[in-house]
Amino acid sequence: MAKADTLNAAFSALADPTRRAIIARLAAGEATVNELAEPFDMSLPAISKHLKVLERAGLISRGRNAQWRPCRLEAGPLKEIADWVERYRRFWEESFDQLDSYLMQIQHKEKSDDA
Amino acid sequence: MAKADTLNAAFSALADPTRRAIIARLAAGEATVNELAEPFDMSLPAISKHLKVLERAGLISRGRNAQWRPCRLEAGPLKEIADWVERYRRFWEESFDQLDSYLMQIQHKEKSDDA
DNA sequence: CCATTATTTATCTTTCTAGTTAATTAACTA
DNA sequence: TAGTTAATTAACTAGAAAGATAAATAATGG
Repeated sequence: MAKADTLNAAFSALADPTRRAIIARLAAGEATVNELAEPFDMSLPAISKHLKVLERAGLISRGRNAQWRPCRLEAGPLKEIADWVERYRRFWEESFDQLDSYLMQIQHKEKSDDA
Repeated sequence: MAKADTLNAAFSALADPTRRAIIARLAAGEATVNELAEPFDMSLPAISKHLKVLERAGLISRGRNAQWRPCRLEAGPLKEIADWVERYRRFWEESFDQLDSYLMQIQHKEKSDDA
């Protein structure tokens, strides 16, 4: 199943705090490898490996601009994760009020999907 | 930071499709180890290990009923993940209308922390 | 007490991961 | 062309993860 592979790779990539920090940085805009490496007390090859993991998970893409390889965030797998985790929303919204408003929200969404 | 540890463990636990399937099963209600193991072509100790990983990540808890140890879903870490990924919603909702309503939505929300 | 059922722990193997330093490739610049 | 900057690849190590089988623990029922 292709979606399972996407989730495997995405969850696995995001299990590392360095990689989550890189994602957070890229949310502010493109960045080069050196720029991304700057905040970390870690060698450049280590960062390069982290970027490769993120790229294989589809979470980033890389361009080419002279000798720089700017990285940019790709959110497809993030949406997969959001969709996956959304199924369990009712388990953390245990208050009946909140569950109620959640159910109303769903009904509203279904209506707007029809439209 | 405690929240980062929670995310590390939760993302890591969910990177495995067997463990995600166990979570999905537990969404339908409590289950024993043997019940959880049944769909998998895998030894019981292997399942027991997966459950330990999920438990250490706070994704399940275990009771005791005679010789059975019923597992139940605990959604706290799932909420952490949902909150984390939600920050990136604008990257997969590229429509300007949706982005606009997203921005209006977050104006009502709190300040956030780090990655 | 003994047997049965449910589950875990111990031990071992194989594979994967994250990091290191050193060497290499790629593109610009003087 | 030589030198500099950006980034990757190669080779290695230490530790974690996922699986197996066999043995141990826990609780129940005759």
